[in-house]
Amino acid sequence: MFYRSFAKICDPVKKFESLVFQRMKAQLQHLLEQSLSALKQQGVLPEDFSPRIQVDRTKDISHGDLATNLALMAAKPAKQNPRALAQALVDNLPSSALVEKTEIAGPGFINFYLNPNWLSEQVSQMAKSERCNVAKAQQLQTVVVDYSAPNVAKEMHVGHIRSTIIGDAVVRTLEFLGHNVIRANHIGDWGTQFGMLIANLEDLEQGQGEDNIDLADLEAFYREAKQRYDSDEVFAERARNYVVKLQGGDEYCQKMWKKLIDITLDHNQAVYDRMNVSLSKQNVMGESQYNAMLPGIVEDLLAQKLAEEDQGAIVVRLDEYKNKDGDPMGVIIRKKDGGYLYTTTDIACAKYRVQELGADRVMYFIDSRQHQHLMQAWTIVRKAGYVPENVPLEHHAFGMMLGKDGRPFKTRSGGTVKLVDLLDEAQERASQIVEEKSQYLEPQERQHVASVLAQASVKYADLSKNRTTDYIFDWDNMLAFNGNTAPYLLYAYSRIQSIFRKAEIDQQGFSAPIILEHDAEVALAQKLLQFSDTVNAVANKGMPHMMCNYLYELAGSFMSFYEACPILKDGTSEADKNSRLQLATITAKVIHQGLDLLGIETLERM
RNA sequence: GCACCCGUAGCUCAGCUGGAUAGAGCGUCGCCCUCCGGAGGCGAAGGUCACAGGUUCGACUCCUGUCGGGUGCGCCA
Repeated sequence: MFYRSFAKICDPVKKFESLVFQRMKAQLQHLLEQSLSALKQQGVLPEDFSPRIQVDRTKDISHGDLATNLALMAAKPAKQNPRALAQALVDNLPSSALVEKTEIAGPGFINFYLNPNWLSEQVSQMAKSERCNVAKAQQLQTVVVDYSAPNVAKEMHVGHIRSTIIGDAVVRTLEFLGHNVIRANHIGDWGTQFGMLIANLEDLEQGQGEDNIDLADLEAFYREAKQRYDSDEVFAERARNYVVKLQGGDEYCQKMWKKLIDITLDHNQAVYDRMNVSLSKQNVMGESQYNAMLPGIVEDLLAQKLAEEDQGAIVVRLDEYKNKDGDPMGVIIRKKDGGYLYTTTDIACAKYRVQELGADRVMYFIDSRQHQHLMQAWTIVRKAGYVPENVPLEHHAFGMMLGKDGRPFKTRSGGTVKLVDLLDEAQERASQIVEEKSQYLEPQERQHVASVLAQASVKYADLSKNRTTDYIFDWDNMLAFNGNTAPYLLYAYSRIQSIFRKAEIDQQGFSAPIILEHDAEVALAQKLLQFSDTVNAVANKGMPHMMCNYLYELAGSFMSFYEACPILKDGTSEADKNSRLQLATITAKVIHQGLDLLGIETLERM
């Protein structure tokens, strides 16, 4: 069945040329390790002392560029004063091109000052690198990412936006690092509501003719079916009948059901395309896909004595969760009428992803209300041995979308806000801004700018927040040109493009030695080198807001640099001009790459 | 009743694996226009990190309790 098309397991990821970039933290860690083992040989430290060596960026330049607390951690096992130990660590540190000098500060921190020559070399490499110095992951994994998950016969609404956008950004980031990513769109395509939907579709077809069905407004269709189900007993009876027949595999009902799915997927795809979300119909893995697995799972859980019968239903008792009497909570996996529940589906789903798709890691981008439910399902999954302990099942939760007034985000009449309406409004607001501020652009380009701006603003507003609780949706905030917003980043990017236009230099192929003299130049160079760490952090934690924060800081560093270090002004030496153009072009490249990983386009002019 | 999530500046949010003086933007108040796109930059004011204990050389971060908010909890998904 087409809609069940399992994601094909991709070809084994090609052996890539591993880009060997000296990462500053890793290199320092290595140096410290050597110093540590020297001290062990000298008997200063016990042999079995092997801490995780921590190297951090400092917050204040007076503390150097990087620092370690290693001496503080080692003080106790060494039975030594931390500062004295810090000195011993420094004395045994091999010399390196990376470090210009070290300092011992405070209670026993070791501060490292980076060699500016080393810095400029690294940044120069970045200019040549296709990947902005981001190496592919050393251990390539198959990662299943569950996101978006709208319902059949309903239109996508604001409740789906966060899962869709954040999930898509994480997917792009993982793929950039070389992982084999399987997008899983777990659409709600099963359940008792299909009886009334089929019945309603049937009536609609009889009225309009089978081929003339126009379900432009899925919401209205769903509401109508529900309303008839609640008020018309004859209709309700027919609906209940269809549920049974559908579950029994009745051909006619299956056909009608597929029709509903098909119509919905077309709606959804239009929204995904409009939002530049990388999902396609091939990524649909709906709930119904797991139906065939459910009987076997229940039997297996019974056989394993994890499940038992209780009042006709099959129940798994979990000591980890208590019910209101303080007894182990029973999770029903099969109703007394023989029907299955979504917990059973989610058990099957996790099992399938690991056993059939070969996942090394599974990430779920689902709202926080599902948390407890997922934990229960996964507890059972672990106990039954369907997913080994070394394969993480991760729930990346988020809260509800609230309006500026702190109340649930609704239409004026109190209805759910459809995603298309939200995008339309974004488009309108962005157009207004562009009409006002970009009059020098041709109308056609203005329209393009407005649509990129709209899409970017909506997506970025979501991506830049890390709340697991409810969050506030505010048009004015997300469309502002100040602060951590898409417009600010797009502006910074387009401004760099304009420097090159003005200088009449092609960025492609431009190359010049980098000179780091001014504080602002050094700060910008250091910020550029943090890109690789940021990409990895987003992938490891599934948190795209870390990329947003980074890009915002980068743009800020660039703006400060641009203010302090003239590029095309008279009085700037040729060498400085070229060096600064080089820094500008790398900055643009990183912003472009970073936004691309977030699923956001850039603008050459705005 | 039980469970999960959360509580950081007036507002919206950061704060990475426990590190040095808790950071941005908006708003408020200043400064910088013979300016490379002012859609910008620089600065000031604004904090009992909900509260109370504990662990630690060191806690916004970890543990316990209290208060406050959100959400969920046997036959819907």
